Amino acid sequence: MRRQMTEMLKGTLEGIVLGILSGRPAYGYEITARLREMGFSEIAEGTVYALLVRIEQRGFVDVEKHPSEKGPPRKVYSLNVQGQAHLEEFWRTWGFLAERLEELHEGGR
Amino acid sequence: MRRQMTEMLKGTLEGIVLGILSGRPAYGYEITARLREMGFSEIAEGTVYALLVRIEQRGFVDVEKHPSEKGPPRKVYSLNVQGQAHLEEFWRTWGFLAERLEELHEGGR
DNA sequence: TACTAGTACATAGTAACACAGAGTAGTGGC
DNA sequence: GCCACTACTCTGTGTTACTATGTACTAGTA
Repeated sequence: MRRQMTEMLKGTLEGIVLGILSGRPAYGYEITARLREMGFSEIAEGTVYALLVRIEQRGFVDVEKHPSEKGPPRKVYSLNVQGQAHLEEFWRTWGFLAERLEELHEGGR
Repeated sequence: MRRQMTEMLKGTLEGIVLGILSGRPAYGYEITARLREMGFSEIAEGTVYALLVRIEQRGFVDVEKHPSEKGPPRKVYSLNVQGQAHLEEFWRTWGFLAERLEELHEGGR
């Protein structure tokens, strides 16, 4: 992946995944697929799993195991109340940053 | 600084500083001050100087030393052609990310 | 049986970057 | 002499996404 995007994803990827989960519960493989659909074609699978472990440990999601027709059981993640709060905080932080960058970009032209 | 913002700044702070320099040349202390004016009140001084060293080493800026009326000489950084190109690339990357996040945020409500 | 592909999760090691904190230097005012 | 302000430098730390690799289960197919 391009270095610039890699760095920019630090801090935002977590929010993106929480955002995906806010719609409805999902499991790792599914989340990876959705990210690819969204255009983040180069996000490594391992990255997503590591992130899911992290947000689980921080208590932002609840986890349930569901058997899969094909392959090993799925770990289905759903956003809980703390996760919802964290996501809202994420949107606020993102909003602030996006505003500043918008201003800067406007001014630079 | 809040952890969330710290992580989000990774990768974007470089673009912000290049954006500031695209307006006109500036020195480290001045850039720090401008960032604070913009609302990034908690960005550490050391962070800005380290970033400036990095973009100098990557050849995005030209540097000139100017004596100061108060304090040690200033290192004035100005964006060169490569820096300009890198900044444009930054805006493209940022634009992509911002669009995706916008969609996600809209969809989540 | 052996293989391939697709699904699904996990982890060890690495690089990049913002931070905290401390330090060095110069000027001017009290 | 001491403090405040200006201006830059450096060392060590934590977080995060990446690469690379591995495990495990199913279905198809030759």
